Amino acid sequence: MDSAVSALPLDRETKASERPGDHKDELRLWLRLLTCSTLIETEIRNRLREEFRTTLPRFDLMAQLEKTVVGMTVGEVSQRLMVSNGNVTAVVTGLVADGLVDKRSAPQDRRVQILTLTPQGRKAFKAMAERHEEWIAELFAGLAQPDVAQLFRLLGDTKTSLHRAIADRVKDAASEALKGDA
Amino acid sequence: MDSAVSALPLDRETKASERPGDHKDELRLWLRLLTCSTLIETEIRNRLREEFRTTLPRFDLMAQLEKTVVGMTVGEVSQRLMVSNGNVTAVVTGLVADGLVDKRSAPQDRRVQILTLTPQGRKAFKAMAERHEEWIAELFAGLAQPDVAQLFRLLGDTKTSLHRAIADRVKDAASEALKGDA
DNA sequence: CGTAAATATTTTAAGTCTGAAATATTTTTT
DNA sequence: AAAAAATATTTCAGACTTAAAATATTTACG
Repeated sequence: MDSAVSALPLDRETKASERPGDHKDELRLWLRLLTCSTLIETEIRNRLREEFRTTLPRFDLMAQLEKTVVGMTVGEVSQRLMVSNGNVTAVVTGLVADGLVDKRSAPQDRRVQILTLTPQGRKAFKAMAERHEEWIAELFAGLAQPDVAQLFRLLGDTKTSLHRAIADRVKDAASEALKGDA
Repeated sequence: MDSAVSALPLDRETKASERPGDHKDELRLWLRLLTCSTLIETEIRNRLREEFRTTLPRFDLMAQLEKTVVGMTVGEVSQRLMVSNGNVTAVVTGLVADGLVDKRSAPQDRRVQILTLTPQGRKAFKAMAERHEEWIAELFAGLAQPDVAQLFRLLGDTKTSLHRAIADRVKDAASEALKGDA
C-alpha cells in the first residue's frame, strides 16, 4: 500500500505537503499553453477564411471524414473532435447543403447516420489540407527539430496526466452518487 | 521492421527535417497541443458550471480585471484575452447585469469604457480562482516538476515562433497591398 | 476654427457551441 | 411479445464568437 502511494511522485498529497497551496507553475503553464493554442487557431481561422472562404469547424470536420473510406457516424466525429453531438449536426447541415458531405442512415441500424465526404468534398479538402500543413510548418518554423520532438513527447505525458485526472474525478463523482444507495 | 522501412525509397526513411515538403511532425504536434488545450478547457468549463454556476468566458474576463486596481478598458481586455471587442462587450453586459463588474466611461476620454470588478465580483472571483488553481494543479499532477519547467520553456519558444510567423505574414500582406501605390 | 483621420466601442448578422430535453430506434428484460 | 432500458441523433434555448459596419469621440492638420 505504502509502495503504491510512493510510486506516484506527484499526487495531490505529496505535492501539497511539499509546497502547500502553491500551484502557480502549473497555472502559468496552462496559460502559456492556451496562448499558443489560441494564436494558432486564430491564424488558421484567418487563413482558411481568406484563402478558402471557409471556417475552422468545417475544416476540422472534413479532416475527420477524410481519414476513413467507409464513413463515420455523428457520434464518432463528435468524440474525435471533442465537441457535442448537436454541434456536429449543425456543422454537417451546412456541409451537406454545400455538397461537400453526404449523410445517410445506416441500413442495419437506422438510428445511426453515416457521414462521408462527397467527391467534391474530398477534392476541396485535399487542396485545403495541403496549404494547412504548410501553414502549421511555418508557424512552428522557429523551433528546432529536436524541440519539436521533445515538445511532442511532453505533451504526450500531459495528455496522459489529463486523461487520468479527468477519469479519477468522474470515478469520484460516481462513488459519491452511490453513497446513500446500499 | 527493418525490411518494411528499407523497402521504401530512400528519401522516405530520412528525418522529416531532411524531407522537403513534409511537415507531418509539426502537424502532429499541433494536433496534440490542441487536444491538451481542449481537454483542459472542457474540464474547467464543466467544473465552473457545476461548482459555481458560471462560464469560462466570464471567469477569464474577471481574471483579467482582478489583475488591476485602476480597471481596464474594453480594448485592453480584448487584446489580453485575444477575443474580439464585440465579444468583450457581450460578456461584460452579462457581468454588469449580475453586479460583478462595473463599467463607466473614462472622464478624460469618453470613447473609452473602464471596467472594474465590483466588491461582490472581487469576492466571487477570489473563491473561484482558488479552486481553479487547484483544478489546474490536479490536471497536471502526472507531470514531474522538471517536466513542467521544460514544457513551459518550450512553449515559450513556441510562442516566439508563432508571433514571428504571424508578424511576418502581416508584413507580407502590407507590402503586397502597397505594390501598385508608389 | 473646422474638417479629416484616427481611435474606442457597440451593433449586427451569421455561425459555433453547449447541455438538456425530445425523438427515433434497437436491445434487453420480464 | 410487451415493456423497459439503452443508444444515437436532433432539436431547443441560450451563451459565445467573429468580422464588418455603424456610432461616438478625440486628435491632427490645413
